[in-house]
Amino acid sequence: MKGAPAHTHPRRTGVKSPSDTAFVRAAALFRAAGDPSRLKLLQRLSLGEWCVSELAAETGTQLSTLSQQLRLLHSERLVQRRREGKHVYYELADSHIEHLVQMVLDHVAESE
Amino acid sequence: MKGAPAHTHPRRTGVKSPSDTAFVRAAALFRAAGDPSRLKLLQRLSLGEWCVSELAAETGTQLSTLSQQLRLLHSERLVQRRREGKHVYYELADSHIEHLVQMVLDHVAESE
DNA sequence: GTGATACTTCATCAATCGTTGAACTGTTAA
DNA sequence: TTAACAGTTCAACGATTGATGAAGTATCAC
Repeated sequence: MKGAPAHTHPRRTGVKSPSDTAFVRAAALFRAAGDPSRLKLLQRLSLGEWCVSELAAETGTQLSTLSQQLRLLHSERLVQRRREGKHVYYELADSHIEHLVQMVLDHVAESE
Repeated sequence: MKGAPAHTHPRRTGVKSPSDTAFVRAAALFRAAGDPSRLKLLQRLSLGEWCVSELAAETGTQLSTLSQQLRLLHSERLVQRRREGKHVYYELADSHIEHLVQMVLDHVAESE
């Protein structure tokens, strides 16, 4: 029998783990936040609502690039979109996301 | 002046944002968790300590692959390593990581 | 020492990612 | 309608990633 270890270990039983799709979705959420530019965006959006051109001016990023970044964040439901006239305003989807971002930023700050 | 929007917006002042390296590190941490295989690994490690061949047997993953996955998780300080004889045991680095993983898995579970 | 077990590292390769300019859509003002 | 502004989508490109087999290291039993 190949691949199985020669020695034995205690089994961990009675543990209900999340579904396969749950892992895929959660990983996608993590990955969406897993880019410095997008993470900065998330942190900025935790300060309130911003429209795209405003973010472009603040970050020095091209509108096209920004739009792609926001698109990914939106598709993973990290941010919400709202149109008002010619402008589109973005903000974090909910407070869970805000906590998540803050938690990890704090974590890396304290382990410095 | 190119790149600046023609209209104006209220300024958000007096906000101290994290350093650039903080964003890079935090993003690296998110990215490390941002893969289904690695996320499953993290969730499994939240149940306790496992050695590599034990994880290989449980997940049906090659030792080499597993080792690379654990290497990345270790380099981002998500997991701890401990050698005991011929075996190397892995576990989550701290309870922050456990909360982080559980938080996101719960988040995607409730938005189903 | 030798051999066996338990990993890790290395090099490779296909697949995915992030940015970009160009083209396109939507909204408002003239 | 036309023009201008605000943002999105598309195609393409180099860069990064993830899995793999082969080779290497570490520990133990003999």
